[in-house]
Amino acid sequence: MALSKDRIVEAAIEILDRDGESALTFRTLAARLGTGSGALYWHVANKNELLAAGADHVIAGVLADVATAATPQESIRAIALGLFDALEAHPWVGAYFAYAPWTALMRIFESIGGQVQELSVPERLQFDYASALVHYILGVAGQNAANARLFPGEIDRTAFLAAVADTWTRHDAADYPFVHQAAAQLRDHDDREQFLAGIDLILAGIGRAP
Amino acid sequence: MALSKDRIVEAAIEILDRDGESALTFRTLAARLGTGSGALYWHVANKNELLAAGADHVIAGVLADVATAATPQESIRAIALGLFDALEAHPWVGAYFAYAPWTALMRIFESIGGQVQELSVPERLQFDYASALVHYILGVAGQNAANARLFPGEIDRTAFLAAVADTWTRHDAADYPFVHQAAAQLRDHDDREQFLAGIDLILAGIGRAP
DNA sequence: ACCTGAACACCGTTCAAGT
DNA sequence: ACCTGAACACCGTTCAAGT
Repeated sequence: MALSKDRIVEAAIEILDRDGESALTFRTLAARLGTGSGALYWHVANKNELLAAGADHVIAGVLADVATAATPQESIRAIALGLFDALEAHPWVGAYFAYAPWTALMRIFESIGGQVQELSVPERLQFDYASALVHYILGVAGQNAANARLFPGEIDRTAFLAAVADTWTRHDAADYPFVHQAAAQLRDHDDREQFLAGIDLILAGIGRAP
Repeated sequence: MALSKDRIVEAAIEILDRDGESALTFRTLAARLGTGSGALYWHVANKNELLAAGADHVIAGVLADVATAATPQESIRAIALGLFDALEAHPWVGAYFAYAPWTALMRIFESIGGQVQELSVPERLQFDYASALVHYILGVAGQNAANARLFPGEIDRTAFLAAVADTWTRHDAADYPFVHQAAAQLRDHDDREQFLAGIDLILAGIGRAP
């Protein structure tokens, strides 16, 4: 089968998802596609464009799948959760956002911002509100990406949280009282629920704003 | 002068700040310190530890400088602004957080969480609240890092925002109505104020929560 | 204990040469 | 127009050898 940008990007995503970011090189990618590494450059300008296309593909897919709900608030929760799940399944996308987000970032802004417009809030505040939601989502995504890198291949949620909590209690409790208190809750908290609690906090703030 | 981990980390920070992330290699760092690249490995395990120490140094410095204010809310704003300014001056730190945050992340959690404890909110919710604030801060930091990479060396704020706004309006307004509306505001908005508006939104949500 | 600097095993990217 | 694969200019990291 002939090479194409789409085929290359899809193969890259497979490698990134299965073996992690460090496994993606033009050599491994070319080998997987049964071609030479130079051939890829006919379809893709460079590695950054490859990652941008991969991230964009993932994000576009998620946002297309999210169904609009009864209220803007519910829709925002649905979009946020869809992104959370996708970025957890593809942690390299979360890390990518600190590099060169481009179109993927615009898609997220558009999706969230469109729902913010549906809330009855003044137009001049809509950008601030959407920005708060989007940056919060990306912050969580970045941390999930970091965690995925620190404990690669960790599947068992409980073991994973216990490992993170362990690193949080390795320091002196006198120096880090809050972190120690939080570590206890960390062990049996639900990432997804905590993420949603943050979204609700921002939505509550929006609802209350003058 | 003899080599030491501190001297190495400080020299690394200087290179990162002045010439960007791509300029930091063990060869350039060794040359700057007048030594061989292998010598650095006697003091630093690898590049990741070098970046971790650099990020930790920056974050610890900022948090130590932030004065506690009259109210926890004011203190949280001060910490957040301190981090915003520092991460804007050192964008590589913001990008680093999507990699292996370690102690720098704990410092931020402790600093923010300590103030959240001062708010009169139930203990079981404090972790969620601190998490929302920290992730929001890191999300903004990550985007600032990405922007710094996209428009390297850009000093003029107006030109910078105009450049970002241009990329936001390059797509069809029919496909991206919200992004187009936001681009107009983007041109003359204040990053720092918008960042603070997000913090206030979360604080308002916390104040309102049951 | 600490430093040197060459060597190793990689990268992303280019490019003459092929079809 | 598209692909090959060797070559180039780098990396991070290691390690025998020095002091």
